[in-house]
This record gives sequence, C-alpha cells and structure tokens, in this order.
Amino acid sequence: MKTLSIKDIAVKANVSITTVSFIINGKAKEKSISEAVIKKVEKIIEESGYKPNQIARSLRTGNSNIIGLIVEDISNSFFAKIARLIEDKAYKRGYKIIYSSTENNVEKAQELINMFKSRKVDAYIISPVKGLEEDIRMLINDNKPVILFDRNLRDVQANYVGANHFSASYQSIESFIAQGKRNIALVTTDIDVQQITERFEGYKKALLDYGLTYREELVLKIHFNQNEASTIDEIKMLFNSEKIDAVLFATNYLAISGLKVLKSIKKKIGAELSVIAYDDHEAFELHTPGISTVQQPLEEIAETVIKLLLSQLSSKSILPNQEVIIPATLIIRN
Amino acid sequence: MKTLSIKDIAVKANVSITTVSFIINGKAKEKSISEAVIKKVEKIIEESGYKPNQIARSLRTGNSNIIGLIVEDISNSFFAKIARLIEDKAYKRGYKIIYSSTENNVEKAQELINMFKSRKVDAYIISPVKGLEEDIRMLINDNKPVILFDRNLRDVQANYVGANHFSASYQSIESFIAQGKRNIALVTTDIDVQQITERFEGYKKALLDYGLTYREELVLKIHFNQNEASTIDEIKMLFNSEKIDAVLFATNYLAISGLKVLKSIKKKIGAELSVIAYDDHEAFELHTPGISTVQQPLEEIAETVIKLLLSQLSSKSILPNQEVIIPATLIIRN
DNA sequence: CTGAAAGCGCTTACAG
DNA sequence: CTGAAAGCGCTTACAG
Repeated sequence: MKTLSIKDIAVKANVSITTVSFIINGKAKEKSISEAVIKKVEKIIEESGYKPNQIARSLRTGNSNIIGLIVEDISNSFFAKIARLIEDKAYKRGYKIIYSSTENNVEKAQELINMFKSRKVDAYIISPVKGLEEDIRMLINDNKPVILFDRNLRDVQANYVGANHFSASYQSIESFIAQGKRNIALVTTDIDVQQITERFEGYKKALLDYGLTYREELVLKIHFNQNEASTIDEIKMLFNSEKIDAVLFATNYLAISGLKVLKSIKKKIGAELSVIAYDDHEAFELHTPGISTVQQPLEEIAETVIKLLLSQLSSKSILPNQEVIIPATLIIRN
Repeated sequence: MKTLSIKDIAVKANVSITTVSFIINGKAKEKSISEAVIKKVEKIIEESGYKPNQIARSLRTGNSNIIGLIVEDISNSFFAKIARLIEDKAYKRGYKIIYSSTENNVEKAQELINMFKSRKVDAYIISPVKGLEEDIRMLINDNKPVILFDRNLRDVQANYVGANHFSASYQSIESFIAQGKRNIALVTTDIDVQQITERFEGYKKALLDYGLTYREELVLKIHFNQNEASTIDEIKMLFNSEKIDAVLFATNYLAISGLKVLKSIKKKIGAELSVIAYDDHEAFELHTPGISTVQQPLEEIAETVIKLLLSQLSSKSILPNQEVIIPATLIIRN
C-alpha cells in the first residue's frame, strides 16, 4: 500500500494540488475556495486517511513544529519530570519535542545542536554545559528562539528560566544555624555550571553572614560522572574525618548516595545530624526520618519555559532577553 | 548568514552537485572520484562547516535515521532509564531517538504513531497500549521494523522484548510463603496490559500451587492515572480492613504510595509484614528496612531491543518474530 | 474562485 | 572520472 500524496488527493477530487494545499492549511476561506469544493476535498482526505508528509512540508517552509530539548541526563528524575511537563504543554500547542542528554559533555552537546539544526527544529530549550556559549550565540544569530533553563551561562545573552539557587541554598544553611548547628558540610559536584556555583555561594555567604567561618574541609566536590561506589567512599571519608552536625547535598543523586553512607555507618539523622537535599525525590519523603528538601517548582518552570518560547515563536523577532528567576521552596520534614 | 547548501559547496569546489553528494555519502571510491577532487571537496566542507540538510535527505531517501520510542510515561524511572540506555546505544550507531509518552491512552498513542509516520521515522520501539493492535499491524505491513517491549500484545505478531513477569511474580510469592506468610496481598493497577496481568497470574498461581486459597479481597486494583491521594486512601483501607502479613506491589509507584501508607499507619515492615516491590527504585534500597524488589535487567533489555532493531534495519526484510524473554531478579533486602 | 509552475536541498539512474 | 536532470511532496507567488 503506497502512502498517499497531496497529488493523489487532488486527482481524486478533480482539483489542483494548490486547492488541496490551501484546504489542508486552513487557508480555504482566505483564498475563497467554494464551500462545495472544501467539503468534497475534506471528505476524501478523511476517507483516505491522508496525512501530509511533514518532511516535505518542513523542507519547503523551513520549519518543523519540533522543539529540541537538551538536558543533562534524561534519567535524572528532575529532568525526566521537567521533560514530561514540557512535552505535555508543547503537545497541546501543536509542537513535538525531540530530547537528548548531554551527559555534561560539551562535544556531545554541540553534536546535538548540530543534529537539531540539520533537522530544522523551530526552537531550543537547553540546560547548557559550559563551553556551549558560542554555539548558543550562533543559534540566536540565526534568529532561533532559545530558552536556557536550570542553569545560566554567564557570557551569553539568552532567555533564562531557573530557580533562585543562591537564596534556596542560603535559606537551607540559615535553617541549620537556627537549629544551633555549627559544623555544616556541603556535598556538591565539581561541574562548573551556574546552578551549582550558586548553591555553593549561598552556602558560603550564609556561613559568613552568621559569623561562622568557612572551612574548605567541610566542602566535598564530587567528580561528575564518576561511579557511585567512589562517591560513596568519598562521602564516607568526609563523615569519618570531620565532625559534622548538618549537611546540605547540592543534588538529589548526591543526597541518595549520602543517605546510603549514613545508613551504612549507622549515623542517625535527627538531633545530632540535620540533612537537606537539593531537588526533591520520592526517596526523601519516604525516608525515616523524612529528609528535608529544596523543591523547585517544576510545573511553574515548565510553564514559563513554554510561554516564553511560544511568545518568541509567534512574534517573528526575538524579544529582549528575559531572566525569570523562580523561588524554590525549602520543605522541612522532621 | 545564509546556511550553505550542497550547491554552494559544488560551486566553490568547481565540481557538480553529484560529485559533492557522492563524497558526502562515502561513495567517492565506488564512483571512482579522483583523490584530488575528494581532498579538495572535503577541505571546503570542513572549512565552511557545511552540514547536509537532513530534511531534504529524508524527503529524497524516505528514511530519517530516527527511531521513534513510545513509552507509557517518560517521567517514570523505569522508562526514563530504559530511554536513556536506548538513546545511548542508538546514538553510537548513528540513530537518533524521538520519544513520547502515551499516558496509557490509545488515542494519544495513535496520534504519536501518526506523527512518527509523517516524520518518516525508520523504526519503532513501543511499550504498547491495548487497542493499538491494528496500528502496529499497519506499521509491520508497511515493512517498518517494530519492537514491542515491557509488555506484549496478544493479537499482534511482532518482535517483543520483556522480562518474565509471570515467573518473577511467582517467585516473589514463593518467597513470602517460605517465610511462613499466609495472608498475602497484591496491590496492582487496573490497566489491561500483559505485563500487569502476568504479575497477577504469577501471584494467583503461586498461592494455589502452595495450597493457599486465592482471596479477591486481598487484591487491590488501583485505577491507572488517578491522583496519588486516592491511591493512598485505597491502600489504607486495604490494610485497615484485612489481616495482611505480606504484600507484593506490582509497580514501583504503587509501592511508593504503599510505603507512605505503612509509614502513616505506623505499620512496621519486618517480621509481621513482608514487602516486595516490582521494579526497583532508589527509595527502596534507602528505606529502613530495605525493601525487597524485583529488578528487571534494564541494560540487557535495552541492548536486546537495539540489537533486534538494527538487525531488522540492515536486513531489508523483516525477520520472523522473535520473543525475547529475559528473567527478572528478586533482590531480597531484609 | 482556481491552477500551473517554481523551488526547498538533496540522491541517483543514466549518459558520456 | 564526472555532470545534467528528474523527482521526493509539499507551499506559495503569480496569473487569470
């Protein structure tokens, strides 16, 4: 069974390809096609199950109704949830999503952008990697809508949507201090992206503002992408060598590794040790005792991203850059 | 900056479009293009940063190097992890993935297939919904490689890769019985897909084989897609109205809701209540006490799916259907 | 109110 | 060893 083309429909309906095309694209009125012809053609389309070839359409029009979504790692629950929300919202507006994971690797991210370019995606949603500045600038020069999210890039003028990582981190430390904690550790990663450095800055600033000293030995920077066993070893060493009465984990997967360590060394969470994890995870509510977390408003982030993107897509010209900073919420669970 | 076309390259190199095309597609040797011309053209391509327009290529060749991946819900960690593994493996072989979530909705699934069709994806990987049989049959008739995974469809002849849900479920119940449990509950969903019914059958069969009676009131079928609060209420009712000393949760998200209930009604997991969750989740290892789980070998499933797909993609003709059933493993954690 | 024709950027059978 | 030309399936400016 050969798939049908617009020509087949035109032949069947005894009209020109042009007429069929106008009808398919809802321009029948505007082009004053007669009611009778519209009905006839629509009926044939309906009955035959004809679907326009989007590839041909894209080639001709230069756009695709596809939005490229580039995240760090789709299997991380934060990104998986954001991706799903964005997918839903985009879908309702007639856009499809192609996603891919960068694994925090510049080369992979660049390849992805090139692939998306050659597929003529209409817009980009990117949780960027350092080193991608030039590529993003080129997209913007090409007049493509680009929204960065989760983390910003210092040297690039682009729209950005993200949580206020600095203040969420600051508040977390404040809450430890209010509980009388003094030996406050931070377990974070070594990737040099804004959302991670902000969390670090918030930690440091809060300590200093409350008259505590910042001690390097209480900050553990885990190498990104290393296997979990090594991460667990390093965290174990931290707890064995330092006196710690509170700890902020800068990502949810680090917190999960950290909780495994605490369980294995039988360190009780509670009065003697307070814990906050950045980015919620099902495991934290369930944990005994419940683990306090910083929650980013996923729904609001996804909605803002899509709104910004759609407004750019409809107004041909790129709007002035907007940075939308959304507050994150500290959920205390014990 | 206008994007370059093959014509621009041809003009710059002072050769025909045909020659450039042969070189780009690695057919230079075969078409005996001279070494000098190859070098010259490659140099120009390199310097100009020219990337062939994949849309035009797809229109011409009828394929896209894209694989469509249709899952139930990309934000579920099982699917997110499988998607990521498949993405990695496909990427290495030069294929990209477009994914989308069906939300267990036939209409949405059909729309997705249509969208993928009109984008000329080369192959389909589908965790199907009941009611999709006809659509899948049409794909196969169109000679498109299709791999079903996670769940099979009874009335359709397609390649399938999935875990042995029946036997994993059976073993779980066996392990309860070995611990002397007699009042064994099952919390499952009401969706009528093979992997869920198999888990139910395994439960029932094990009970009967060991001389226990199957009691309907110990099986709770949660409506798919209902909000978590209702799920929690129903599970709470089950535990309040029945005497239960062991429970198998048929999905990881049901187990998470279930554990919240047990926590809230202060029912201790251990000697008086055994728990097994189907599909692992970070929360289960971390839970105190650790929750036993059935683990599907994600890596192996993803690898098998890709292998089957690629072998179909390369051998023009569709291979006879294969069903690859991979054993799942019961991990005891307490 | 409707149609013929150009063109989007490729690939490839055919010719030389 | 290389090129001119048809054609994939659309959209749209132009003509009538």
